[in-house]
Amino acid sequence: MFIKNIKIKDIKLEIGQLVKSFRKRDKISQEELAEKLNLSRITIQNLEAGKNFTIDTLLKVLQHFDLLNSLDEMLKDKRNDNENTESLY
Amino acid sequence: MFIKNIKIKDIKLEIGQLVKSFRKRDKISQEELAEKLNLSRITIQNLEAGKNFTIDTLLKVLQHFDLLNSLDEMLKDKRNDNENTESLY
DNA sequence: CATAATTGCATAGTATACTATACAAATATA
DNA sequence: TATATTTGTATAGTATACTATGCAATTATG
Repeated sequence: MFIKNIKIKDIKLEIGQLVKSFRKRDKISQEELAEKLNLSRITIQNLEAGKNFTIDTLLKVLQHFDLLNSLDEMLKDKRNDNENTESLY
Repeated sequence: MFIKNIKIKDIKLEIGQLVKSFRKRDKISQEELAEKLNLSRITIQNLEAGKNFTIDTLLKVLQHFDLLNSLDEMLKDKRNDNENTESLY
């Protein structure tokens, strides 16, 4: 119905909040999470704060919280949608 | 049921294929997409090839293909799931 | 087939993500 | 409250994402 005009900055902040939420659930510090993923605490800090970061950093974190499967499904669904609706006219 | 052991590299390749799929749908070249998003062709090339890239690059591309809303919803759903199931025990 | 457009890749320079360290501010814990 | 832990932020160095350019390989088009 309505198309929300979501900004890139909003998504980065949302990613940051999601990561923070899962980290708090597991009761681990930024430092602990960073160590597990072989990243620096600053990188986790920046990700949670909505700064720019690399896809490798994001995927490491998502993998740690078992969020890679649903992301993969979403990607495949989107591609499938696209490749099965383009020549209907 | 079964937990697929998806690798980070697989997700990056899947992202690349998704972007390529939408770009082909719109019949534009890597160069054209890059220009629209104020990126270089090499950056689009690397993204489609499954190399490492930044979240800003990814989100610019997803925004162009109107995929930001569903990503945002997924993120919010995941956070909501997490924050409403942690103290049930 | 001929030729134009697109794509993949390599090199080199620039911008910035990542790291290490330090310290103050904020939170948690005794 | 006092102390310990965690978090936010700043600085400086390193690694790498991004860019520009060029060229060969591939794909689309006349």
